[in-house]
Parts: sequence; structure tokens; C-alpha cells
Amino acid sequence: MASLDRSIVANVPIFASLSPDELDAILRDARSVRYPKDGAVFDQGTEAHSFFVLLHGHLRVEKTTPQGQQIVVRYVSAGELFGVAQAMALKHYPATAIAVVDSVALAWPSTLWPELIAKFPALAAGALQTVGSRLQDSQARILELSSEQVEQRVAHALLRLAKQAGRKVEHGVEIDFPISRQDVAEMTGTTLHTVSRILSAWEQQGLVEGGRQRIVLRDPHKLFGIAEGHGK
Amino acid sequence: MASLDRSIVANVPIFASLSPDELDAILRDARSVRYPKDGAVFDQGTEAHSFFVLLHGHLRVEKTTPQGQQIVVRYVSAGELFGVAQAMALKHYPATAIAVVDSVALAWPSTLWPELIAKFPALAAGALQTVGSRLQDSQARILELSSEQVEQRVAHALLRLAKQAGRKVEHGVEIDFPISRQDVAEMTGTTLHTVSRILSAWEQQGLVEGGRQRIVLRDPHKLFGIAEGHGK
DNA sequence: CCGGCAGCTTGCGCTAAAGCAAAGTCCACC
DNA sequence: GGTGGACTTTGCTTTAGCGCAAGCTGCCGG
Repeated sequence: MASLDRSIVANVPIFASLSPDELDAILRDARSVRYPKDGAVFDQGTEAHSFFVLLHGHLRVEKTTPQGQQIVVRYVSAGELFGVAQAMALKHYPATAIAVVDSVALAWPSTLWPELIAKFPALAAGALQTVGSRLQDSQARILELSSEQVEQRVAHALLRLAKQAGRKVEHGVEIDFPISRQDVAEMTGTTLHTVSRILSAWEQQGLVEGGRQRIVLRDPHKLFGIAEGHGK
Repeated sequence: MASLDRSIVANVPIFASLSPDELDAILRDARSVRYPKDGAVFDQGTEAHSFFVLLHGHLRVEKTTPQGQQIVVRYVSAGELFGVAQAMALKHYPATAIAVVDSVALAWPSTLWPELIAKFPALAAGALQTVGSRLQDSQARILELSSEQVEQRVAHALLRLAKQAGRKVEHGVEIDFPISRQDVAEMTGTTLHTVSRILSAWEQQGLVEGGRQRIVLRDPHKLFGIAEGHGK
């Protein structure tokens, strides 16, 4: 059991530089938790009691405005560190994390973070890198929202999803978890209706293949063209 | 000279927890550089040779798409850490930093970062916090771009600018550096024309007072109302 | 096996804001 | 003190994509 944990955790970039002994020491303080599909791992605004590494499954991280508008911040896949609010000096989680399929995560009490980085300075560097790459992602998204048309943004979003959680299937690459038109809309700053229209049009052209909470990319290369603006 | 530096650097959150001796040690490796108005501190895509703390002045950080579209990522004010690409494991600066007024910064060679955080673990924690708060900002901006109308976004942008770099003047709060309509457009994902129209309308109602590269907020409270959507 | 509902599609009209075009206006520099 | 260019304003036209509305479909639970 413990060795299973160690082997999967070894692939987490933030833990990669640690020795097996160090890994075991860190894993001693973790507990493994199971989240059923549609279960919340944590809720926006609640106290940031833990930080996590996802062992298995997929999470949707979403954020709601005071006015009730909702956006999808990102999806978390196995091996990723998440819920590190405390490390950024936040008392409360700034977003909600929901399991989109049955999932399993390792959880550490947030209070342990300071000792852990004191004992393993590489952890701090790793966390900085994790947060840094998320910052990059966010800024790329701001650029997209500022300068691209909806069609390009949807293409970009699908390509990113395929890269992060794509599974090769017979006719292309399928997003490896249930995702609705509404979810895509909340990732791209548009509406359910517009996403549906775009996907329908693409399906006509054989670029994608759809279904209820299912998206398969049949021609990623052409989609990439659309994302880059050569589509129109 | 050194003591002047130490006193201003003591206000930088990331250095706040260090003792005077430690501060002096860190400052020994820094050089102070002057950037004239409109001068570049670093350029997007170039090697990330240094990281910086701004001592005096204001910088505009901007990012350009492959297609040539440009956005303003943020403004940097005195006391802020910036250019920490290397800490996030980036080889190249992901954006360009331009002095919008004559400015002075402390610069350290990026290569020093690993030793510095090894010697002063608080630095890593501080950097994590800095990057974390930028991530928060970025995500707030994504939310705005996804869910708000242009008018609300412009109101939010002005309020943020006023908070960060506002100077009390007779009739309100003035943004303390030259900023064009174009700049505001690039902060809010809209066009020069739309910003100009909005500001003109607000000027009519006495909410703001304009001018060439000059913006004064005369009624921040009402602007806040617009930002929250109670405007219309 | 069937009913109902969550998720999806599609048509239509509307509007916010972009694009285009043409004048101001102010400042800096000669 | 004048002149050119950068910055701004403003009118008009166009359009992407939103909001509303109605109907469809496939899945899950009974």
C-alpha cells in the first residue's frame, strides 16, 4: 500500500527530487481520501484545512462570482498538486473543487506546510514552480479572452483538454471525463448556446464528434488551425 | 547609500522578515539601475538574466501575442518584486516591462536565486506569496473578462489602478502616472474607441476627469457601483 | 419497459461593442 | 512660435454572439 503511494507520488513534479526515505516521511502525514463523482473536495470560501495531491480521477475547479456567475478555472488530473491556498497565505479556498469522476487524493493538513518546507526546501521551490505555471496558464487565458473570437477560444480549450486528459480512441482523441457544453462555455467565457452551435458546425465538418458530456477530437490539426486564427 | 537602500527594501513584503544583517548581505549582490521613461527593463522572450525590486517609479508589464495583439498584464509600483521568471523555472521573460516614468530598480542576477533561497528560506515563502497573489489577480481578471460588460471592466480597472497608484488631488484621486486610453483598453480587453466613449460619458456625469494620458477619479464610490453592476 | 429530466440543438431577433473613418486638440520639439 | 505627430473624440456601419424560446434525445431510476 505504502509503496503504491510512493510510486505514484514519485511522478509528481513537486516530489520528484526527494529520496525514497524523504518521500516515506512525507507520506506518513498524508491520508488518502476517496471522492465520489460530483462530490466536493473543498468549497470556495471555506477554511483551507488541507492541501492535496490527486492520485486518481479528475477534478473540476470552479469559481463563482458574488453575482452567481460561474467559471471553470481548470481541471486537475492525477499527479497534480492542488488546494495549496495556505502556501499562498490564503486562509480560505478561493475556488471549489468537484470530482468529475470517482477520484482519490492524498491530503495533508495545511498546518503541516510550514514544517514540510522547512524540512524539505525543494518543496517550496516545487510549489513555486507549480503556482508559476498556473500563473502562466492564467495569463495565456487572459490573452485569449482579450484578443480572440469565441471559436478560437473553444478550439484552444479543447486542445488543452485533449493534451491534459486525452485518450486515444479509434477515430481521434477523446476527453477522458464527462464534460458538458456548459462546462466548455464556462472555460471560454461564452454561453452554452454558442458552444453547442460551434460544436455542431465542427461535427458537420468532421472535426469533432460529440455526445452527451462527451467530446472526441477527430482532427486536432485542423482545430489547431482554427485556434490560431487560420480557420476563417 | 546602503542604508537608504536598506530602509526602502525593508518595506518590501518579501524582505520584511529578514534582519538588518541579512538584508545587507542580500543587498551586497544587488546593483541599482536607472530606467528612463519609456525604457525597457526587459523584453518578452529574452533570457531571464535578472530579477528585480522596483525602488522608484512605475512599470507597465505587457505581453504580445504571436499575431501582434498586445495586452497590459499589470503595472508595477515601488516596493514590488518583479521579473522572477527564473524562480518559476522559466528561461525567458514571458512579458515585457517598460518604465512609464523615470524609474529605479534593484537588480540581482538570476543565477543567485537558488543560493539566496537556500540561505534565506523566508525568501522562497515570500516569492510564493507574491506569485500566489498575482495568480489571484489573474483569476479575478478572467472572471471579469468572462462575465462582465466592458463598462464594468473599465470601472474595475480604474479602481484597481487608483488603489495601487492613486494620488489624492483636489477633486478626487489621480492615477499617478501617464496612462492612455489605449493602455486602459489593453487592460480590459476592449478597444481604444470604446474606452474613450465610456470615459467621455463618465466625464459628462462628473464621475471622472480626463486629459491626455491622465485620469482622475472624482467619484470612486459611484464608479464602484458601476463596477458591481448597479450602474445600469 | 417506461417516464421524466438533464443535457443538447436550433431558430430568431437584438444589442453591445468592434471596425472604420474623419476630425479635433494638445504637447514636444524644432 | 509654429508645426507635426501622438493622443483623443465622435459619428456611422456592421456583426459576433447573447438572450429567449421551443423542441429534441438519450439516459437513469422506478
